[in-house]
Amino acid sequence: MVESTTNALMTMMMEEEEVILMSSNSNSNSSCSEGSEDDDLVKELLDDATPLLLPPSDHYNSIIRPPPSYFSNTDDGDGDDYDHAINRFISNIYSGPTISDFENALSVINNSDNHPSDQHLEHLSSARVSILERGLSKIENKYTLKFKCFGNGMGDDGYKWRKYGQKSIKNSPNPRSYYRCTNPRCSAKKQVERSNEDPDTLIITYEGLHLHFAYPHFLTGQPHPQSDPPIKKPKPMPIASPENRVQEILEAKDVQANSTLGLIQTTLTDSQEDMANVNLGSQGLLEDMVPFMVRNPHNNGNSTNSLFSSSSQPTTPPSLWFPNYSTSCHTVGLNFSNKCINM
DNA sequence: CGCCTTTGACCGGCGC
DNA sequence: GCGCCGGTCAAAGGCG
Repeated sequence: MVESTTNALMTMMMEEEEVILMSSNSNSNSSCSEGSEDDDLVKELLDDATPLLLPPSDHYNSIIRPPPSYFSNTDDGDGDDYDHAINRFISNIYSGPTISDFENALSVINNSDNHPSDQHLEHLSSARVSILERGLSKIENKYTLKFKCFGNGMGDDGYKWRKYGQKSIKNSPNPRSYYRCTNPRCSAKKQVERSNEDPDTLIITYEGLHLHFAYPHFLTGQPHPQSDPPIKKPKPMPIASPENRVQEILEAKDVQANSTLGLIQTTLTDSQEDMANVNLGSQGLLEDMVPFMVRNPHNNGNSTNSLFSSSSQPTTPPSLWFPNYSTSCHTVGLNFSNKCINM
């Protein structure tokens, strides 16, 4: 059962990255034309099997107030309950703005009981248009974000990146910069360039996942000095700078994130040994967490350790903990700064 | 001194 | 095979 659950877990993680936001054959900015293929993509996006896309009410209830008996039946071999709990755990980990972005579409699924109808298709179309209007697209395994960013605003997304290359682009006066996540165990990359057509438009392409900000906080309730990723805290920013505005927005999102992690807390075990084992050599990557979570599905239900006490607030905006597309969604939804607007 | 950015070189894929 | 192009590498220099 554990193995199958592990597989399911990993499958879901892969599915998470397979969320299709736009046809790879479509122009990422302007193509909102209707088509059966696009509809299929949106349907896939809205598939209940995708961990992002639980019904909103269920999703938010579980974030805000996880049931006390959330894992109470997992020790007696009730595989369905356990799988369900794991699925919900993942769905909450991978919550993020996409839920609110897709609320309308989700309500369609609920109301239509998964039977396609004209109304259903109409809602699907409007949901897709909403997504595209936010400048978010996916091409192959890369998620591209376009947004207006006037002046010198660079759209810092909160992660620490190391620039490893820059190339001039043919027929474009603007070079493309290549960045890699500074965490050595993280494969996340991004490319940043300015639109050839509109110099005020910044195009950021995210590739790969980085999950290393959240998981160190799973394990001990306190940031682990040796397991923290080698990410520096953001430098103090000048008052009224665009970045300060971003920070204010992101801090506001902490409230939701702490609620989310309240649920995560309920999924943790009291096995200190396992925690220590996971911490050893771990930088909190998801790959480190999965075996840990699978081995410890039960919850003692009376844990008092807060994952994010006032002294253990993550130094990275919660909205940026999770996969790149979430980052994109948050970025799009929140605006980078006063100088940056959605497209 | 260590970290980071810059920038030209190098490599592999692809089309002709 | 050749050239183009995108992506990556790595040496050199800048900066705190």
